[in-house]
Amino acid sequence: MVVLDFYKDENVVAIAKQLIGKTLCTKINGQLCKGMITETEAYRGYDDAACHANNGKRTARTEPFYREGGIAYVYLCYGIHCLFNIITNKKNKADAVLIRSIAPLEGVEHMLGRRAKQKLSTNISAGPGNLSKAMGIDMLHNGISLTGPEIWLETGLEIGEEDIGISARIGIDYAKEAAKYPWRFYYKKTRFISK
DNA sequence: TAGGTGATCTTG
DNA sequence: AAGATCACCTAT
Repeated sequence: MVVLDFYKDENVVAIAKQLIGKTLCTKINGQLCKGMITETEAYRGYDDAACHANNGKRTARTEPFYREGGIAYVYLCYGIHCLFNIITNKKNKADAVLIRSIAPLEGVEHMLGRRAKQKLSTNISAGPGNLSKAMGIDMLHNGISLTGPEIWLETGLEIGEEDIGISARIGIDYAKEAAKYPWRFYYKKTRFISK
């Protein structure tokens, strides 16, 4: 079952939490892959120094933030990694959720191939760079709809409150105060989590 | 723990 | 307009 209209909610932090347990699906180059979302982070345009579109910042890179929720925001980090985010909220409200890890469900052979690995290990799809690579997501997918044929979400598992961990976000020390916000969520019962 | 890698944005 | 800055990963 496809999740629709989930992305236009105003509370990006709540969305990031609800995304834990949902199924992320891709069909890229004919290869169908599915994974359960196990780790997310919320980024809020309005008042979050860690968000690329913080404080109304508008550049070529941040354009997707100002579109209606429900599209992909993919960008290159450290010259190597394509990081996959879900744009949320209404048009002109610049929020996003970074998907940091998934647990593979289907199409593991394609993930292994893309990652050039022989056998399944926890880092096949843990960590935002690894996840994107495993699922076949790259810069070409920036801005595409998440209800379309290449990338979409399905309802997946209902995860109980007690099984969701909360922490500060990773790798954003430069954002000072905002670096402390408890906006990272993860599924406690999985090994597929970034380190 | 160090270094690779390149688009983005500029005393982070 | 060049160089600092990264929402990271892998391997020593």
